[in-house]
Amino acid sequence: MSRRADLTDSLTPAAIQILMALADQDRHGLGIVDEVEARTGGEVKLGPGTLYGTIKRLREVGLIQEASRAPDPDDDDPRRRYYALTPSGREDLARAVRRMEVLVHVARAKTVLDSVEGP
Amino acid sequence: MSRRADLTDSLTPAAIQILMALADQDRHGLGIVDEVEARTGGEVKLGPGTLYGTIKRLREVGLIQEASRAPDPDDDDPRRRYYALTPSGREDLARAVRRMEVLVHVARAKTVLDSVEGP
DNA sequence: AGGAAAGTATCAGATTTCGATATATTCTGT
DNA sequence: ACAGAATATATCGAAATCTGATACTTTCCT
Repeated sequence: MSRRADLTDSLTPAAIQILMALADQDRHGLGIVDEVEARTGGEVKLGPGTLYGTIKRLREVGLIQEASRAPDPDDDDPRRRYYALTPSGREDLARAVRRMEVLVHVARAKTVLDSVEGP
Repeated sequence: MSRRADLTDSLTPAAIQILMALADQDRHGLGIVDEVEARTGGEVKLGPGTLYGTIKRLREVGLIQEASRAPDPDDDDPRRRYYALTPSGREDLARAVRRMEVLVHVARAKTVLDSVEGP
């Protein structure tokens, strides 16, 4: 994405959440917010600033693209702008997820998840 | 930590890396950098600004604390300042790791990890 | 019709990341 | 013992990111 090459190999926390929301289906802005909130049990909430700012950046670097509007004809709203993952977006997300996977394994090896009661 | 309650429940990417480095043993600044770099296969490198800035913040909020110097008597260096996880630090790290764990599971359910060759 | 809700977007402020720079101490080889 | 290299901590400003408030328009609902 730019300068965060060292810490997260380009994907910021907000970017990861948005790409995750688009991984299984195209969504519009507020649809992304809803998916993130539902998936994280309300722990992660994207405000409008983070949402549209990040969408803009993700489009500029080609990780997402505007999708040819195609939801159910039932519920539709011409104001909505739908977004879809590009192949690059899917690859970068996969890399980020793999890195998290490794971190979780290491954390378990270091007994980080033991001796501490759940959330 | 402060304001990132929405996106990462307080732990920034740098904070997570540093807490992870301290999870199995006390380390000094550059020792943390080395552990992070080794653990991530060189993918994550903490620069001095991120390192000491984050250490300072983590101490201020009580997630780490300066440790009573106690490494091998062989290799020692009075310039070093060792840090240790506090119980709060271990709890917060565990929460962050559990969140990542969930995200990885969901990513797999969404077949993010399939159909994309490895790094 | 008319108010409420949904949707997108921008802005400024605060936070975080990052590399360059600084400074001092310790280590290493001769 | 000495000098240069390496180690170690720390700060600074710039750039990037996150966040909530605000604004505006369009669509939905009674």
